Amino acid sequence: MRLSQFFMPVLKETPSGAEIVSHQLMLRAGLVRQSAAGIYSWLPLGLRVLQKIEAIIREEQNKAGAIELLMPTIQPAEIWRESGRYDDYGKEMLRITDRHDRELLYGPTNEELITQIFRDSVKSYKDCPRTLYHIQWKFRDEIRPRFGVMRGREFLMKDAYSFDLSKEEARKSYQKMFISYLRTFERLGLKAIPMQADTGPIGGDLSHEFIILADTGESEVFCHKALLEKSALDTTIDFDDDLSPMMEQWTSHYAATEEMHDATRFEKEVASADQISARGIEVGHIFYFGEKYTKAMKCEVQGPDGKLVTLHGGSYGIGVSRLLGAIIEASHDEDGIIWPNSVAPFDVGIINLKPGDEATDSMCQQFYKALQDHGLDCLLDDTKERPGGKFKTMDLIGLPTQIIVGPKGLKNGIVEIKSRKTGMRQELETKELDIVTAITALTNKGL
RNA sequence: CGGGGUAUAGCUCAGCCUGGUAGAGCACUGGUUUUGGGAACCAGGGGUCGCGAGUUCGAAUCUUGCUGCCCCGACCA
Repeated sequence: MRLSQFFMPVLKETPSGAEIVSHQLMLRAGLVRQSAAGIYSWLPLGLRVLQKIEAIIREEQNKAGAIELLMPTIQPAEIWRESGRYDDYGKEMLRITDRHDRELLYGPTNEELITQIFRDSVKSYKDCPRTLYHIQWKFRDEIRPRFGVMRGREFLMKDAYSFDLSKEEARKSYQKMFISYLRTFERLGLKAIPMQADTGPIGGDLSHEFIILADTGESEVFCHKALLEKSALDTTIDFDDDLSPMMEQWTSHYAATEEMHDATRFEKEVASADQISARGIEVGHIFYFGEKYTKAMKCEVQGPDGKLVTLHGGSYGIGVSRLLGAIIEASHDEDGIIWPNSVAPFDVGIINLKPGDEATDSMCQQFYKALQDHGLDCLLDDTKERPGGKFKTMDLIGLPTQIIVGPKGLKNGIVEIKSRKTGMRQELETKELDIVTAITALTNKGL
């Protein structure tokens, strides 16, 4: 993409009203614009990141055996009456009436809808278990939206729902999602720590919040240092295997949000050198809820013995739009955003320091084409902006790698390549035939 | 939903107290000089001062009602 033909309105100054750094940077870098309190338009640069995050989530969900579908944003009130939640949900639910006076609502979540779909279509134990997911916009009419997309009213969420024949089977479905989440967040460049969450009236150990550490996090969290050093990617996982041992590795260390925190246990179980207490942002939440909806909504199948079995359900959410804010909170500096390679809106930014200069233009064009041919997405700054402004803008939008091409360097046969993350610059000789390969390698390593 | 703020150009804000022809910086347009980390100068364009009612010869400014947005709290993916 050539910047001169793109739509990327950046702001030099911090807009008033944006309190936390991720919100400020999202506005300044031209990722989003606010339409109303807690409701945002996604500008091209922001949309690209959103789509990259979605793609990673989708891959990992599919790998774990979940199946994608798409449910609507608008739902009939009827099924919510059936589950008993229509009245319970309160004012957070946006209720709508259509021209025929039929009661509708903008879905805040989809347990009812998926349960209806599943029970109407599945009648035999042979079609279980299944985990279905979709990535769809939700609306919760929060009393007080804030922190930009971190607590918006409209938000994009990946929500998955599992249907199993028994609690023990449901535990397996839960474990698949648990591991899938670890992998997903890690691929997004985040250290997400699973923390035991309150399961409410159902009880048990099958509810976890996935928390990333950030100074501006909404709640206080406590955990063992070892959890920050673990990886779920460096093993080859077969989701059909018994995942219990891996679950065990991840859940044996102390990790709790402030609601679940037990100071005495923390002191006793974790050596003080290993104790981490920090602030955290919740980016995912998974839980098993048993027969809560399936019973109320008669979601049953016939077992091998011909008897009806009420299915066991679980649901698994990732706040997709919130993740942009969370990633920025966890990865930025005073100059702007620092995107992890996996979600950056472009892989490489090429700065043409002097558009109109023949040698510079031609070198930029060569890089642009060659890198694109190597599967790297490029943003070429070919605008007439002054060099200083270009550097600032490129740092602000946080592309992982910058290639700086100007007449001065070219005179000596060099271009400069800079890592956004480390700030490290390195000069490369343009006569090297494999310069693109070199850049590709550097980019993959995150320079 | 309680408490507190705020609303003036695309953005950041001044002007309001003490009523008298709408301002600055940045951004934008044209020009000259610049040109490797947010340049300088010249000339321009851009506003129903959130909306309504009132007071007044006259309201961005005073009074009043409403609305939006923001912050703190309670609530939450």
